[in-house]
Amino acid sequence: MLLKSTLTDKDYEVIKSSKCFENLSDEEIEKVIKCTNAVKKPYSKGETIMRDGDKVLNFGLVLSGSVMISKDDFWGNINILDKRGPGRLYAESFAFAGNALSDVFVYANEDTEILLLNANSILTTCERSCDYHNKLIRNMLSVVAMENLDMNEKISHVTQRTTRQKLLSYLTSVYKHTGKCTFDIPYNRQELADYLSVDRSAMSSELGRLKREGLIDYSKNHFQLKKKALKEVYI
Amino acid sequence: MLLKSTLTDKDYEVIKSSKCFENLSDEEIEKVIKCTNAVKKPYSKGETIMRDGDKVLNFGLVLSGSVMISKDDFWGNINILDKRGPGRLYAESFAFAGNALSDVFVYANEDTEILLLNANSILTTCERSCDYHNKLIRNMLSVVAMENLDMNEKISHVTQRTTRQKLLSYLTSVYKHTGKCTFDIPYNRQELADYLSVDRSAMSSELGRLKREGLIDYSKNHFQLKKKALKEVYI
DNA sequence: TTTATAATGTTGTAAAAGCAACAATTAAGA
DNA sequence: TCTTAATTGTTGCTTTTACAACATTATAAA
Repeated sequence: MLLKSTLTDKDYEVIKSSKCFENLSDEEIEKVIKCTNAVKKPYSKGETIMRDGDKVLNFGLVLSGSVMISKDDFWGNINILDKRGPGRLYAESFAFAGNALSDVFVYANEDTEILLLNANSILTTCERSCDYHNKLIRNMLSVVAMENLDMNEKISHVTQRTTRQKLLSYLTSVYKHTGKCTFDIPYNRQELADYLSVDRSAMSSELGRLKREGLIDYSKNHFQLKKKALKEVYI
Repeated sequence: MLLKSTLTDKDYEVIKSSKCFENLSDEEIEKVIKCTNAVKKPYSKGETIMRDGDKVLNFGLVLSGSVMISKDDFWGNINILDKRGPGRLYAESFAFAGNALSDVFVYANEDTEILLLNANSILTTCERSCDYHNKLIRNMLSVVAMENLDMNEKISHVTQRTTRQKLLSYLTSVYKHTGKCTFDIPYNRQELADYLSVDRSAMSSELGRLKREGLIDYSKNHFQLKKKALKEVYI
């Protein structure tokens, strides 16, 4: 376990950019890391960070790399909930729900560094009664609320009845967020299928069909949403 | 608009029982309602409480009755996210995410009374610098985090590939929460179909099949989950 | 009690999904 | 560069769904 002293300048930049630490001064951030005994932890590609069933007391902030949050079911289906890169958190909902057990897997999607934070240390005002606690908790409330809206959005994709509609719903939401008709998505085909909870090969054919019909264009992870597609989802 | 003075004893009981106001004394609760200008509002059955696209500054606590939170898509499908009864909140994630627009509908499922609370008033310490603010915000963090876990659970139902699996996933989760093999569910058939994002009639046949195969039994909203069903989902 | 209305169940058909096996393409390593 | 592995695309078959139309059963109102 590495102490805060090993945090690099780049780490601090990521931390500062995180919504979690918004409006906190550099000194306050220093204090948080010291008072809560936050530690940096490296994970290599594919390594499990959190297991289904784990008791969750800590949550993590991604410093570099990215993590996948996935929910696997009885029948062996992999359901990707989200992919989170630098500045994003994971497990924060479990940590702040109080005594919750994880019902997801979290694993390193590539070589990844995590800043591990303890939820309780943040919730309980330390002896020095640091003022930043209140700011931090307000930030956490906002972050957890936003995660909730993200999950809401994911639900609107997976509840679509056909693979075609799921794809269009997802691509349209990326378009809305980026404001651009061409964009890269963070998933490869298998991951996208697991994210939308559909069969990869069926999704692949549907993508081909959408391309032939002139609704979208793509190559690898780069997609273009054409006017015809926006018409089909009544934007 | 009715002021706090019109809150009945029963209302106060509901408020006290809500996770939102946990660990707050009666006086503190009084203060919250006074300081934040919380108001009680009645809605009649079927009335819309919040619309898709609304800017959300307030959130609600259900005092009596119940509300449906629903997300309707381009193709006319109704997707019920949740049904919330006395003591539960709605729109809290939008309100605390900061400047969020609603992407859901909320409507009164029956004659319903709501306590409308202002998120900003809770977030900003009032001139009297009431101590309860901090308790309240911690509670809100916990409540929003728990809603998030609930949504996670809903996702695990709707991402199942077949109607049969969706039903078993849902019924099993009710079983896990209640700890009992027989229980009432809060939805009628159409609502359950909208909750699981499947066709009502197809779901109805699947329910019949599950009953004939001896996995479940039911009549109206009362369900029994038999051993054979638990085996099928590998509990 | 009778009648109207809502809720639930049933069935047939067309469309779509899941699955498996394999082909083609791309990326990675020797 | 060549070879191997991973990713992506394609196709046929079987299962399941969505949809529509209608039957049956409950519920509420007159």
